[in-house]
Amino acid sequence: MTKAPATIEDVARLAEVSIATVSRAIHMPEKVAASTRQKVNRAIAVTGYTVNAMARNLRMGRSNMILAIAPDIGDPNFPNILIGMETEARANGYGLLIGHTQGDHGRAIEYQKFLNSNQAAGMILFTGILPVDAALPLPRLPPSVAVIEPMVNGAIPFVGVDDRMGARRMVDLLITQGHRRIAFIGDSRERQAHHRRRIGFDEALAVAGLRDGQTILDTDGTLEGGRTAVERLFLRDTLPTAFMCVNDQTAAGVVLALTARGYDVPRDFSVTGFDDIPQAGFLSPALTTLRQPRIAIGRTAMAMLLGLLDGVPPELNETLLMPDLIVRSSVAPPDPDRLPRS
Amino acid sequence: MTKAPATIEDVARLAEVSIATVSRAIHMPEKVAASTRQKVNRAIAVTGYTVNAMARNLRMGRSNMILAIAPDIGDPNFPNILIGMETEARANGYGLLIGHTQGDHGRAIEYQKFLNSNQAAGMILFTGILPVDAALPLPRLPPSVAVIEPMVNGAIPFVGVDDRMGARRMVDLLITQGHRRIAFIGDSRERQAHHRRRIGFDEALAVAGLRDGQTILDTDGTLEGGRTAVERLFLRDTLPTAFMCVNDQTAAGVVLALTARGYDVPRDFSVTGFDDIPQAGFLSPALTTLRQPRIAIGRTAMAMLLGLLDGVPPELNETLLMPDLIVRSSVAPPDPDRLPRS
DNA sequence: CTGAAAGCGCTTACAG
DNA sequence: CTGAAAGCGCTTACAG
Repeated sequence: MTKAPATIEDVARLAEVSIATVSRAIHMPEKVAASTRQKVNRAIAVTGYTVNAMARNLRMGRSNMILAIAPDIGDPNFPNILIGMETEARANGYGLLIGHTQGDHGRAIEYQKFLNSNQAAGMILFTGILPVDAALPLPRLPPSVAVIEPMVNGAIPFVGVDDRMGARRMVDLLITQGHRRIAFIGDSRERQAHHRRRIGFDEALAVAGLRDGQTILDTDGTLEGGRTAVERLFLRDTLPTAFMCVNDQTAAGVVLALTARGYDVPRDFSVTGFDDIPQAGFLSPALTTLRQPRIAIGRTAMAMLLGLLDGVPPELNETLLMPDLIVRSSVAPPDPDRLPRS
Repeated sequence: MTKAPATIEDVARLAEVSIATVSRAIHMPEKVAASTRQKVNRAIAVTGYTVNAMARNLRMGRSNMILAIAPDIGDPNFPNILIGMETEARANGYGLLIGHTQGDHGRAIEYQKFLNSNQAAGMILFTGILPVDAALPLPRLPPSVAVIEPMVNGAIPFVGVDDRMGARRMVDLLITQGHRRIAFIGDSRERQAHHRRRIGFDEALAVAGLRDGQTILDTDGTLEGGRTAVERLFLRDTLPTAFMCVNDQTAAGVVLALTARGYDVPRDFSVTGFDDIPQAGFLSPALTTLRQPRIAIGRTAMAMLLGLLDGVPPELNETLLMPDLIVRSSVAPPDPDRLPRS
């Protein structure tokens, strides 16, 4: 059923020119006589010819595909970042392919080989870790940029959200509302980005002179994690009046657990998230959160990679985009009776 | 920075054999003397050689990558289906790449060219539509299988959930609970799968002799769509006692709209979904729904495609997997006063 | 068991 | 403006 696709040879024969001329007519039309160009175009039309990218890349030692390596395509931040990347890539004649690793390092290395074969010109890593096989003696890295998670094992340019400053803005909001005891749900040694949010949290409290007695809970960033964090917290005697969560999923879990215990958010507790995932506005109460500029992150990262491909070194090693504070109804001033007396 | 990768030539020189022998040592080791094999392996280790897949594919006229073309990677059904596919692909020495079209037909055609260049051996389509450029005279199709959405413009094997039977089981549940007026929210001419759910709905009601006076609302399958559907419905005089939604997102929207109007689910209205997306169990009330066997769908589809690649024709043109009925708390018997008197 | 050679489909100096 | 030829990195009959 699958008839062999037309080759440049077929086109040349039909147009009665050499294959060199066909190649030129396609890629440098101005170097070919108008009449010849016409003959070639006609031949291309009747044969349905498309260049064999495999052969072209082999010959040119370069491809026009970019590979994005993602550990979890279920991440709600992922789709829009990807769309930003695609937009930028397409505008420059590149295509985008996604490799899914499920957090498996070995799988990432497989994709690396794909790159090494010139099947893609560069890569964008969502993983926070370089897919380098320790067994390989020469880990020559193709042009790469990191997104969402900065690299832990190597220095490649990073584009992401300003987690630290975002967190500070959120704490400031909570303090302005009158909160004095704020729990941070979701520190993580696994995820750099989460840890940075935690740093911002600390800084903002330090500035406000509220450093003491704050609660920090480690959590994996899932809804379930937020839920169990609340359970752990309720074992203590002093409760916070606000929960600042490392992301929206965690916040959703916290709200759920609080509601299940009969509390009302935001009357009894304020809860905030980070990311502004699509569902954030639909939770009840609608979640106050920080919106990641996802499309911009995608575009910026891709633009940087494309620059790298052209030999343009990135200006910054770390490009941090500011998130927008989205105030919705999950935050309110605390009950005065529950504030510490000063 | 990027030193040229080692080639088969480098390995041959170092091992003091011909490139033919190196190739054999790698791909048909039993045809090479043990001592030679050792020399080659050592040379491979010191050079860090990996085959250039580009050259290999060009020469062999076949690649070991499969391309999945998806219109929307944000679809909550997507991740697990993909995981199923990857599992099956890897077990057979294939890798999986994802192409994202954002519903753009032109983009799908780009990916098709990728296939035509032997950069991938086959494709899996999530789009419900064949990426065929009408301008191309010879739409030679690479081995392909469709998933989630059956094809509208061509016949390729399809693997999906049994939407029709699933819907029937759901209606039966509702009827058993005592419901007599059930609204179907989410028929669609755009999405085959949704329309099939609607057909199942009709059939189940016909069997129960409840065909008359049922409400059908068209909707796009989004949360927002579910929401507005409820608003439209409340303009009518006769309300249903149960809402059977075409998917979980729609159901979430319906619940939200109902709650916003001061109703309680399931006391005042029962609501059901379809898919069992990850959040379904966390909604309040937890959603009664049909669970798509996502991993199995992915594995089955990939196995079929791999079979196609080996020249094994699929047994069935349509493989339908049964969804599991997941009963949670969004369904209850209706208020007797609101039942039609018979 | 091993090597020399052809060829996959292309691009691009090099001549003319 | 156009063509003949080399070569990208591989695999695989074909000889030996």
